[in-house]
This record gives sequence, C-alpha cells and structure tokens, in this order.
Amino acid sequence: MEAKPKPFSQRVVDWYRIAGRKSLPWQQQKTPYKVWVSEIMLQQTQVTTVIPYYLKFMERFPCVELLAAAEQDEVLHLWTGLGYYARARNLHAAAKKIVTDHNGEFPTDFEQVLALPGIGRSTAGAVLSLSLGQHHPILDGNVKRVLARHQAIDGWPGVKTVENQLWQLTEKRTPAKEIEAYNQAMMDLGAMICTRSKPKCQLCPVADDCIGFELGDPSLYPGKKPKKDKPEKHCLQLLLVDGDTVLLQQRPASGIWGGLWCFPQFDTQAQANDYLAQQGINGTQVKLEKFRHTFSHYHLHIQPVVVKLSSKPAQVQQQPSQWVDIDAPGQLGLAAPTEKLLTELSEHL
DNA sequence: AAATCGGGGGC
DNA sequence: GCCCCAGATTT
Repeated sequence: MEAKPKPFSQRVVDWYRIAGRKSLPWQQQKTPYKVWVSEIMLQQTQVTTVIPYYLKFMERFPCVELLAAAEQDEVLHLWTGLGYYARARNLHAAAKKIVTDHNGEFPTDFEQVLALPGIGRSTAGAVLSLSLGQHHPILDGNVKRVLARHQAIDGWPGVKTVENQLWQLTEKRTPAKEIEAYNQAMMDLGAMICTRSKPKCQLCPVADDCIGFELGDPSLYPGKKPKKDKPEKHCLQLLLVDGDTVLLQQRPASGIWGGLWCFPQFDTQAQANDYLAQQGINGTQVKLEKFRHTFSHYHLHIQPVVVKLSSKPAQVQQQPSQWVDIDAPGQLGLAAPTEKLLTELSEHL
C-alpha cells in the first residue's frame, strides 16, 4: 500500500514551522497597522533593507492616528532612499482615510481595505490574513515565483492571462486552515529557497512534485519581462548656494520624485541661464562631475552646477521652494541623487 | 549591466 | 481593461 503524499500546503506549512521567519519586527504582537506598513515597504525592498526603515517609521508613527496627523514632508523624509515615493504618499493618504472614514481603526472588511490607496488585492489579502487570520489568497513576487515554477507556468506574469492563471492557482492551493502560516510560508519559501537565481531545490519541501525542477531548470519560470532599451536623458541641476544654505524646490505631486525636494532642474544650459536671469541671480558657475542615475525606464545624466550667490535673490518662485542648511536639510523627502549631491556639496565648499 | 516589485492612473 | 509608470538594490 502506497503512502498518500501530503498536500502541498501541508508540506509548505511544516517547512515553515521549522525554517520560516517568525521573529521579524512586524511579526511581534501583530496588528493590521504593523503588517500594513511592513507590506508596503516590502513591496519594493528586501527584508534586511526594510528593517531599519520600519523601526524608525514605527518609532515615529506607532499608530495610524499619528501617521495621519503628520506632515507629508516628514513621511517622505522617513522614506528617503527607499524609492517608489508614491507608496509613501499613498500610505499617508490611506492613514488619513482610516481616521476619517473608519474612526482610526484599520478596517477588517476586505473590500474596505482594498479601497485604501496603495492597497491592491494581494496586499489586502496579506494584511488581513497575516494579522487577523482571515482567509485570503495572496500573490506577491515570491508566491508568483514558487507557483510558476512548481507548475511550470510559461510566460511573464505581467501578461494578464499569466497573472490570472497564477491567481487561480494560489486560490486553489491556499488551505482553509492555518492561513496565516501558509501565506507567510509561501513568501518565505520564495525569499529563502525558491530564489530568483540559484534556487535551493534540495531544501525545498515541494521539490518532489515541482514540474519546473523535473524539467531541469526551475529558474526558467516565471518568464522574463520583455526588455526595452532605456533612453538616455540629460539635465542640469543648479546648486544655488548662499553661505551655508542651498535652494531646494518641491517636485510636482505626481511623476518622478513626486513631492520630494530637489535642486532646480533644466534640460539645457540655456534654460538654466534664462532662469538665473529671470530670478536676478548672479554668480560664478562651477560644474561638478556629471553622473548617471537610472530609473526603471530611462537613464538620467545629471550635470550639477554650483552657483555661489552674493546675496539671496527676491524669489518669484513658481513652485514651493526653500533654503536649507547644506549639512542639515531637515525633515524633507530627498531623492537619492539629491542626497548624494548635498554630501558632495558639503565637501566641495 | 540586468532584473526586480504591486498598485495607480491615463487613456 | 490595457498599458505605461515609478527607483534603488541585488545578482
């Protein structure tokens, strides 16, 4: 008589009990708020990078009311360096909505959670299952990878039909019991065993019936995103220096570096000169070394130009701007290149 | 140098 | 609904 193999979910949960992660900061005395903040940060960054950001964030905003009451600048400040700043703005907006619409209590109804900005089906399911044990399937990058390999699902998950297959599969595999352990286990399995490259199949609890493994190369799944050439763009950034201070302008709320504070940026030297003339700014221009910053869809070559002013001009700024201390810019959200240039400027002067 | 990651929003 | 967009880190 043959032994009946254990179900997929049982093997995954058994593995988790032994090898999974249970002592991360957001796994202690779990609440929807803690799990929510961690999930948003983890959408764009790995666990080890997230931990210090998460700890600082929770120290400053231990509850949703305090987050809702904060200035956007301070929220972005705590996000500086994490990237995808729209997520911080959505987090902040969602906190305000929780206070006004839900009396400061994180909603426990799936549809209401889904209606919060920055939360889609997978994140809503993750927060409610991990913090409250509600039964919802999840489909983050880790789960996609595990499932796509296990069933050898072809194609890039960015394609709707492929994504739909994966949702069907996660619905089918998600067990009625032990939802919390299973969902956490699947994310851990993807992060620790079924890694993007060099998966540790010999340690995997579901390698026995993994079709990707059986076919010889699980790393062929999921299919890769078709790649596009990234255009090279160029710009100048003006570092207007007056004594120990420098001028920062706030970026428009949407688009690149939305809501962050950056140096005034121009496409051409001529446009920069026009601006300086308009603002009545005189001063010697000193070019710093050009560098390249890469986005998801283009490379930006930034030519920093230091302009030392003899006096602060009477600004007729068309957008919010402020003079900040070069060594201590304050509680503002800064893009990575802005931080880098501030450091350089500090050394240069 | 290339891959990545879940959701928003414009069309 | 489809398609494009966002950014720093890891491999």
